[in-house]
Amino acid sequence: MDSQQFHRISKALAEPRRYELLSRIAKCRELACSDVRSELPITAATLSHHLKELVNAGLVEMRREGQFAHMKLRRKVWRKYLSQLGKL
Amino acid sequence: MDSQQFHRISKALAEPRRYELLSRIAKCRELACSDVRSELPITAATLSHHLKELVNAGLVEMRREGQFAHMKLRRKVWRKYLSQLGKL
DNA sequence: CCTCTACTTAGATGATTATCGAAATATCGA
DNA sequence: TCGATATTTCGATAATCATCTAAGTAGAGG
Repeated sequence: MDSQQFHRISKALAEPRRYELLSRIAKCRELACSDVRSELPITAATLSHHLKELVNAGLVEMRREGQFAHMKLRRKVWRKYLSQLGKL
Repeated sequence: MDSQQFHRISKALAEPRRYELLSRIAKCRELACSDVRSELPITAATLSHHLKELVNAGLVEMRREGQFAHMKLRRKVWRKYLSQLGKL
């Protein structure tokens, strides 16, 4: 993992709402945006913004199915991040 | 570790310079501010600011010895943070 | 005391960013 | 095609924050 991705991930985790989002994604195999919106008080625009950050960081991948966007944690990347942090 | 401390630590890590600082602290048993300043292009004020964040997060402890401030990683806290992250 | 060095605090500034409402885009079902 | 639902993009706003300079505090050594 290069240092740019490492820092992007760190930034992505630093926002509590974004971390909460990631945490929900991690708990399922896949999660749809609309499900998140029905469970959290967040506008679609804000959710979309945070999601983009997670995807840009390489932590999450998206799959479009019809109207829906399904989000999924990239566990391999997550493990790499943890292992990098562990080297501190 | 409560969620407030968890988020403070995440925020502290999200700044590349602060992470670099933490990384240098981690590599020694103890590190003095003045040593950091002689190795990095950073003003005393900025260093002091970042250091405060690390201390507030509970990641670093300081010991004053005469004019010098020595910084030290709190490894127990660090391990707890890693273990919390690992639960994602 | 005085001054030098180490660090902190205050205040200002500029950059980043979280958030929203509104408009745009896309897909689905009638 | 029309309308409803899902998500994204745009533009604006407000909050956060990294950074600096300058001024403040404190210890060490003359």
